[in-house]
Amino acid sequence: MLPWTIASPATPTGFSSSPRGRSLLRLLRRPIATLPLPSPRPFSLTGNASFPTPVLRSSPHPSPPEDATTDFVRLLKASSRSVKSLLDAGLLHSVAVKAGLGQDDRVRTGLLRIYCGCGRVDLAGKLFDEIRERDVLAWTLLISGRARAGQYREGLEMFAAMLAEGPLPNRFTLSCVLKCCVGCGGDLGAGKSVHGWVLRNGTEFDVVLLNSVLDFYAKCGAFACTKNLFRTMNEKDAISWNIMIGAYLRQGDIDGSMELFRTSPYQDVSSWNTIISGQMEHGLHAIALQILHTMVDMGPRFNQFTFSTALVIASRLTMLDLGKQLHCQILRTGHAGDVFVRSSLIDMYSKCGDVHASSSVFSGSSEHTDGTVTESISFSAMVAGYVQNGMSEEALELLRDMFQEGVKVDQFTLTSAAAACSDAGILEQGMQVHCCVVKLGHVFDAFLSSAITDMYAKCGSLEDARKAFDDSRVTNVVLWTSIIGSYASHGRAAEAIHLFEQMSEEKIVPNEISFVHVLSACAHAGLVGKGHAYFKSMQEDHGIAPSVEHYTCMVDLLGRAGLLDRAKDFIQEEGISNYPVVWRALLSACRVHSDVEMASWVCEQLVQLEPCESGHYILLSNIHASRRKWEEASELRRMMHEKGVRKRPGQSWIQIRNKVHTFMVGDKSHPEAAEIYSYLESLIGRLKEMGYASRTDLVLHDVEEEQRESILNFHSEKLAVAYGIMSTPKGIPIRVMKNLRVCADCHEAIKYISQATCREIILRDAYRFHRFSNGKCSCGDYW
DNA sequence: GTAGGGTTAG
Repeated sequence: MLPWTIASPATPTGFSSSPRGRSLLRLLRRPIATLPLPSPRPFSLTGNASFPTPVLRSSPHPSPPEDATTDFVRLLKASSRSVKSLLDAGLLHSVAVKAGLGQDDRVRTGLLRIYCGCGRVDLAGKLFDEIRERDVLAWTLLISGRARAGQYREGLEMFAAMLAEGPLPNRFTLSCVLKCCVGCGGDLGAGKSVHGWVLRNGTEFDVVLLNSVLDFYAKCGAFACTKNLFRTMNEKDAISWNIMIGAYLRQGDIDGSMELFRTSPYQDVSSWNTIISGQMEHGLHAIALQILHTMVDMGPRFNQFTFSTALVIASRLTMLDLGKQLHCQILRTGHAGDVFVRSSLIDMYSKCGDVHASSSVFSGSSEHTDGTVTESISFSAMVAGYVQNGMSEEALELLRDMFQEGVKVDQFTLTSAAAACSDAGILEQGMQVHCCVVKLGHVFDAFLSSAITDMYAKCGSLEDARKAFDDSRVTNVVLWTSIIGSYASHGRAAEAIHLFEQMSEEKIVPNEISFVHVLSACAHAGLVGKGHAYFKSMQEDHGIAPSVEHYTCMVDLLGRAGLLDRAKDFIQEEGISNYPVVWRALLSACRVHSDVEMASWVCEQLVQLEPCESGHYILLSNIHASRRKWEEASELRRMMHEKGVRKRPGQSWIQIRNKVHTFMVGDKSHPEAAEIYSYLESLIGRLKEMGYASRTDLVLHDVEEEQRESILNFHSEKLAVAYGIMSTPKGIPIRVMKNLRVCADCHEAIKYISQATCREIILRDAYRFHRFSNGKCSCGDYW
């Protein structure tokens, strides 16, 4: 528990009140142009720079502005914070044109600022080209817009052009340029050029500017440069010290950072925050929590940064109690209006599994919102919270609200939305999300590309997943892992393995999840030797310790290949017999290889570990039933009944024209139930003529033959497939999702259905995809 | 200068 005794601040804070701060403010107010400025030398930049069209110089003394223009320019500046949609920006633009102000350079600059604020740097760039006399404001606004839009390289190119032919940059220009240097993956050369430029142009006394350079070096990991600059700075403020403390932390030199913290003349709340978030960056949550405690004991009051970070600690350590305490303090200290604090609260409650609390914080936040971009942060935290807690429907509903209310939908929200579509398996909405991604131009976002790739695969369209992967403009291990997993789950083991090899050739280092996929691919393809080799290489070459998921894949690998005894020995040798999931993998293998004895033994282990889990009772009961050992099967059912174990109801769903239709076994609640049942019966009649026989031996229940068959015939997946065929034109592929694993009889029947109706049928079950075409399934009847 | 919301897993 956190002792909430808040000590009075020991050191003066806020630089504006200190004498040093006042001199700083004076310096800040001093226009950069009054400093001695020698003529700038050419700015060296690596890479191909394409320069904008040359600036046309008009008369050196433009006529004084008219009142209407000045007023409109003022209006533009005032609205730049609140105008966040392209529609509003366009409206202002057309008002300007209609009023005959469209040709004025200052109006164009104002509109440029507005377009940048809406994230439409492309349109801002067009306006920039039209401006006749580009002043430092126009250049800086566009460079800043490019930096915010992630177009760092373009920002640097603009800066080079500005030095060559534009006005002299000011402090703000340079800090944007340094952001671009960091964004370009820490372009040290470009950053050093800026530093050189600052020194040559006599602005080295400007502590604010030098802090930007210092921060740049720290963020690029150029520790020696950071230390050097810090040492030579004539004037250092609290920010300089904090950047330096952060630099030590980034180096992993925690002792060094603490030493600096102790010697700093500015031990204010910011230094504490820097120290705490530095620990977080290294994943040292427990230590961060300790420092937080110390801060409560002896440090200054928490500010909004401290609360945000503290909430992240609570969510990483899943400490709901701590989170609630912080929430109380936030309300008491009046920080509830801060958008970051609120989104951290939403996130903390979601990650601790209390979505109810998240959504009440979210609903309460409407009173603080002002319709600006900050609003979208709370929205996107809430959308993510729903997705993390498996509530995809609510997540997508909230996304719809965002569009309706005109809240900015950014790449974060879209990533969560794509994940929601993946979970729900709804291709049409997924495609709509993808359209938004393309329209809003988020093609450089690796998170989003991975989520879209995964979405297509999980919605059954491997082709679109591949296309999204190929079209992605950025790449990383997660994107590769998504596509490898897509092929693996669609039964295309050879391609999955090939992609894994290709990834290594591209020098992308696989992570633990990549290995899960490639091992699972080996298991499904029956490649025992290869699987073993990957398992060994993972540990020896990549230093990844196997997790339960990896062990499960290995048991699956051996079990599926029929090496049941080896699989059993593996479980015992590796000391993983406490994990139910590995036994479940072995039980599945027993079913595939019809080894009743081993299955009974495995089931005993499982029942001990998980007495209330229905899955293994059902699996074993099916094995007995398939052998017509009705007594054993009924004994199992009695055990299930005794222990109050219930089977999770099987559900299948299909999306037709933007509506999801859900079915359960023998379910007649659908409005077209009568038509569906009669169509399915006639279809099964046709299948029987083709040679299909109901696998009545696979039914769980020991009932009369005819009754058993009718239960099988109306399993949820068959109903959904039948409805899909009835309600879509010929030749259109059918995509059905099921919450449990597909039943063996349905699997057999759907193979025949794909042949009888000349349809491709894609069925997603709880673990993988089955792609039926011409009487065959992509899983090779091996799942 | 520092904070927040996002992707891959039998």
